[in-house]
Amino acid sequence: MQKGIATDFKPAETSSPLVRKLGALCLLSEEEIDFLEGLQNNTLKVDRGLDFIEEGGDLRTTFIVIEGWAARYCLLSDGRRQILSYALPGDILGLHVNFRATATYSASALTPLKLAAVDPRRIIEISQKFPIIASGLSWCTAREYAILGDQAIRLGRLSARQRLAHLFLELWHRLNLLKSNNDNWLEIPMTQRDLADTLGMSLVHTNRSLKSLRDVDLISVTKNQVRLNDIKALIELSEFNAEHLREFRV
Amino acid sequence: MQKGIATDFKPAETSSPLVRKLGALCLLSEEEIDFLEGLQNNTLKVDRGLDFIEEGGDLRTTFIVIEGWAARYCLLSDGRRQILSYALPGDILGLHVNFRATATYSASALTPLKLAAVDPRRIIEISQKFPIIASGLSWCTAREYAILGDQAIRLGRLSARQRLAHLFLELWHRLNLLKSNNDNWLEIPMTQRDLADTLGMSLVHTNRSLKSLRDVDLISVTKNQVRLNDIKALIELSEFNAEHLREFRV
DNA sequence: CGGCCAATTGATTAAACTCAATCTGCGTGG
DNA sequence: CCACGCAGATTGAGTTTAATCAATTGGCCG
Repeated sequence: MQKGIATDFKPAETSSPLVRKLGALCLLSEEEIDFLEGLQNNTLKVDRGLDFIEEGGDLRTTFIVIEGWAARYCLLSDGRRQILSYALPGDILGLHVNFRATATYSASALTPLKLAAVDPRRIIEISQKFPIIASGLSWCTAREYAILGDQAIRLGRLSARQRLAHLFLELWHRLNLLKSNNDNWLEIPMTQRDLADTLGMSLVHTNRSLKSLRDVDLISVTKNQVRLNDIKALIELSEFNAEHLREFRV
Repeated sequence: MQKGIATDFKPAETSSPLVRKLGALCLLSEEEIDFLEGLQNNTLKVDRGLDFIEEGGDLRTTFIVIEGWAARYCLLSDGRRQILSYALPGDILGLHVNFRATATYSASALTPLKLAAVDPRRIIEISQKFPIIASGLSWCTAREYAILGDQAIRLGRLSARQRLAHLFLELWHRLNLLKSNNDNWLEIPMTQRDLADTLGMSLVHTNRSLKSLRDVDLISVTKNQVRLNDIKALIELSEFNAEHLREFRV
């Protein structure tokens, strides 16, 4: 297979989210795309609300999210919950499972979920046979790490309103990597309870902080949708740094 | 070189911290040890207080900490600072620099620092030639990720006293992987200002929370040293989960 | 219609922040 | 040798933010 110009191999809209995500970062050959699609043949469904990874449990499978949203979280003994991050279509859970068989977090389905279960040995195969994909996965790892760092900044140093704005901006940017029509609407499946557990706040305070963002017209909220009315102002308010999510610099 | 039994290749006390850290997890051959030591030939010193990585700046070097402590942090526009994590001897900064040339955080020396500067291309070489080391580095990545997750739990869901206890336990466990005499003393170079910026609290509140831990005799504090007087009680208080830091399960 | 989950609002309490001093140990220049 | 300056630690007082407790409301589904 000859190497073509970029547009030749631009992943189609019908490609899997993982291929779209990696394809937005680097030029994938048809062979690479085929391999990535093949990785995701073994799919399973998870009902909304169900856990598919449990903290402390054995984890011997790598999961790729194909459809829906998942949340990585930890529970404390008194029932408090901290959501660490969200996994969106194209995100990978347990990429390093070869080297850490016990899960350090739980993961549950925020929506009905379609996952690909991947034998982690195939991840090792990637680094041997598909260096470009391996680079892409390394980038994913670095990106996940930066996202978790942003989560720490939110929790440690931002006010309640800033946390909400910052999180919405993160999710908006991440989703824009997957779909092309990026208007200012953000479809989020989380309840206010979920948002509270993500942002380290109480449910009541989350509700009030959302209201205060609505009151100054920075966001509009309808059933499971948030409209970011003024991206620039939200970025300024929350000190959001889109660089953390950006693609390869090369 | 013939393969020996485990003790044959147990890294000496004089080995580099990285070798000691990886050696505590898996059996390294002499060749692997030599390679890892060779990686760290190009060293540099950083004075206490100086930055050696700057957020937004170009990052084209991987750093291995040989001596001293560093802090990864981000600054907000109004001067607030969030320390994301600490890098201890044996820790690696910028492991994924091949795929992300712009730093998403700054790093500064908490103590006089001795670093090894590694050409990131040598990291790629590892995955081709030294699969065991590559596994070890993958484990490091997964561990750093779990550590950052713990940081998010501290910031999001723990009280001030819990945060302090939890952080001390983490650092104590991490240091114990490096040195064999693990008494209950913890040498930390951070000021209360640093602790506050790590734990998302004000300086004053950090001071008072430390005092309250001293008052109930859970810790003792002297100049740059913390004694964990009752590890079990501290673990219970702070809901610390040592599993997150544990070695390979294999 | 009843039940349930999520969202909203009010009132009170508790945790943590800010501002402002003071204190302490340490090194340095006179 | 001592006064001075400085960084880090400590304490007090008042304010703000966010948590908690307690209802109430709104939609949706069986």
